[in-house]
Amino acid sequence: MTVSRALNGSNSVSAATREKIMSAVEELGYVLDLSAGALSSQKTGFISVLIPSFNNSNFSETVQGISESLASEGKQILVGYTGYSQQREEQLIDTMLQRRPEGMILTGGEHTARACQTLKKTSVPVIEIWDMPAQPIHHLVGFSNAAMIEDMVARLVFRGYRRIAFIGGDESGDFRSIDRRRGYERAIETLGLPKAHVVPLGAPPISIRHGGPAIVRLMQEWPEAEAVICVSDLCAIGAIMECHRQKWDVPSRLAVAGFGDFEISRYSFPTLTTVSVNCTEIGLQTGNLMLRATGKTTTMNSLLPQRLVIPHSIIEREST
Amino acid sequence: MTVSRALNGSNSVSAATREKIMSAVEELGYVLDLSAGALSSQKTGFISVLIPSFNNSNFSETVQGISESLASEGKQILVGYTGYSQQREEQLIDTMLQRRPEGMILTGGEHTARACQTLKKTSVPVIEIWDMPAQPIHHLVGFSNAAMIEDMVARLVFRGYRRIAFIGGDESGDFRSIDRRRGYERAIETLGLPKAHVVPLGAPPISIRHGGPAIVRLMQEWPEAEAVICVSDLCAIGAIMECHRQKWDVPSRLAVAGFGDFEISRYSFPTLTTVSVNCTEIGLQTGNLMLRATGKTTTMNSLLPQRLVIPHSIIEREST
DNA sequence: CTGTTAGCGCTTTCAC
DNA sequence: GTGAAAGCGCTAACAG
Repeated sequence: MTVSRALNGSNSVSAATREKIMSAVEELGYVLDLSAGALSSQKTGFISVLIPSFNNSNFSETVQGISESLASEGKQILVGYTGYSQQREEQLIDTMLQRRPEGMILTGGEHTARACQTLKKTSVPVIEIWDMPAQPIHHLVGFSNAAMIEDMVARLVFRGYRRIAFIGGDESGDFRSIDRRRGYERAIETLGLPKAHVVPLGAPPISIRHGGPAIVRLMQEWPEAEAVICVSDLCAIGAIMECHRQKWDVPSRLAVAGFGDFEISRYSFPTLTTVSVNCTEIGLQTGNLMLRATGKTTTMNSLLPQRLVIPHSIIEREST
Repeated sequence: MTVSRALNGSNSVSAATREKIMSAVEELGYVLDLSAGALSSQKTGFISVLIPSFNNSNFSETVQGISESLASEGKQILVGYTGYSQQREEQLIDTMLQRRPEGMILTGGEHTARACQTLKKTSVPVIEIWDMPAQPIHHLVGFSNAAMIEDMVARLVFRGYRRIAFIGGDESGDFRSIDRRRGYERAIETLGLPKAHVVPLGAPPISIRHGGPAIVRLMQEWPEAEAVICVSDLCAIGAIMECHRQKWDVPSRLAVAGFGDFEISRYSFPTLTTVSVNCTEIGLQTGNLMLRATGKTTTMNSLLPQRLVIPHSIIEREST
């Protein structure tokens, strides 16, 4: 028991004893077993994080942010990637729960019915991030994808563009894309613009390779387009590269805007106008909220459902 | 005991009993506790993975590969990022070991002396990936960064370039960069080229933003340069963007090559010549090796140190 | 095919 | 400031 106290930094161990313990630890190469500790104390120190994919700098930055803020209290992250599939998410939730995480962080607000049920039955706090579902399971840290695109349309209109198209947002799986597309359509209507024109993309993950073909198709279908908003920066960069190739000047022939403020958007030529979402910030905030949610609240009084909205901003650069 | 067997898929449970158990599980919302199981069976099902950063698609693809191949045996990954710091790596190793992972995967072959000691004392198999240290701790899955750059120089020479520069490789921390730079210098000498010219970059992570300034500096210092190899694709893309801006045609004024075959390199304009390293493959191979290393080998006969070399290839595109 | 016993390595709780 | 007792939830080993 004294060893346990010494190793866990409790101060009710005399300096002399602590010294003796530490030198024995050193000599024996003793390493504390947290699994056993978890079993006994009923605290695993794990927080589960589910993201659609590692290969998206937005999500990996978010994870890095979460990881950083949790590390301060010695919590470990258990990451899983769903591959944008709700089925896989459901399955992962079950697996994760077997590790007895103290909290669960999910990307997005759309889950299978069974997953929702499982999560509600569980006593661990759940935080959904990135989206803004109307009825979150518990806590929420995110932003409205629709509102952000609306802002972007408004900004383009303010700059004098009228014929504005949108690339992205198919009807399968990626609810973030669909939400963004809805924002676009709503804005076109609200602002009284002549016409909405959407070039849909296939299933996620959306990437650079999708941009080129999409912009070519747009120019065939609606040659009068003056500006286009892409569902993600990667797609926008692909589009711009194709414009170089086709010798369509950006922005004079066609203005291009993206979403996500990926690093490349600051260094591309032309630099890319985009919606900045500050992923590290979302991660840090989520981590901090999780610490509050899992902290020692008086048994009855668990943290009331929180709804944090992370501010976004439109960043105008050379491409518009 | 019968419940345990039923839930772990052992087949020595009658169909009737299993049925009864499953319906009780469903009704009670019972979830197996793997922590307790781990304590009892001395198998945690964890594999630790340490990478320098999540925000590098090479590393995240590798992790995804590892994760996939381990999932087939129900192993969970415990990821930590070192931020390119050996100190942090040492500390992370200690933390990870407290979770009793069945194996440990490290990125790179350079560690603090204490970390090496700790790892050698541990009985868990260690796999170092990405680099080719002369004296690996245990197993190795990687490629020689130096050899790959040598190949690239040779290819450029074969295409008729003679005055070839290199961007990257400072002396602090990122041993992969340094290794690549050495490969460059060796190749220049071996192939009898007129001169080696290196534009060093600062500490990692190296990214798109470093490319522009570096290429400008190169053109000031050595205007006769015909081609340049960048330490990473991101840096090369940054350089190409700056060339657009400066109206230096790529490749006729200056050919540019990268390293890593990031997705953007296939869709940039011009598309980028690069060294392809197949990160998913390295991940899958590493995962499989780990399964063999942790598998039930006859007690005495643990797996002999393996040294897997993942083949690389030079991919020539428009930029050279 | 099913069940009993013991114990994994720690922490909680209580006693001194 | 230190220690004894008990038990966290599971599985290994053995018995029937």
